[in-house]
Amino acid sequence: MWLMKSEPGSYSIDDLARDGRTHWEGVRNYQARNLMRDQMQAGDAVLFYHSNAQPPGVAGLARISQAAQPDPTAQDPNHAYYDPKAIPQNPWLMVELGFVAKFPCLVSLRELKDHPGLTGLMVIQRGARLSVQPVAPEHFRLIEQLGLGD
DNA sequence: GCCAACGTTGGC
DNA sequence: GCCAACGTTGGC
Repeated sequence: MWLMKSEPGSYSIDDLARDGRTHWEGVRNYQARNLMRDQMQAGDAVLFYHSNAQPPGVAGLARISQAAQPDPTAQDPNHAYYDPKAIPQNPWLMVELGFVAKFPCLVSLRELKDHPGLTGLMVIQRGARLSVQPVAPEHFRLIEQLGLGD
């Protein structure tokens, strides 16, 4: 189970709801890429997190609809995500993300930090910049309940 | 291989 | 807008 960050100004949970599914292009961090390559599987559940938002927090649920495959934008000189140093033998990767649900009420970063049941959750650690993060199943279930208002 | 400089992320 | 944290780059 995962948490994936997006700035709602560039791609929000509403955009994903509209599109149904989307290629998660532009990941240019090796740790994040290796997680996608080595551990992420089609069908995995995802918390969709809004970063650089007011307030930041988990905005909804998604699912990995397609496992990691090479990210063509890294090879495209006309694309904003172009990486001139990218080599085909060691490509950047992308997954496909499918919409599951938008939370009726966003679970803010403040709530995540204050909740006693979420100790150790990566996104609430200082300086946790990784855009793709593993989430423990019990943390996932808890955040899901908070977001769905159960 | 070290490490200072620099760029990016992202909360506040 | 500020700035701490972190990753990357490049000189040596």
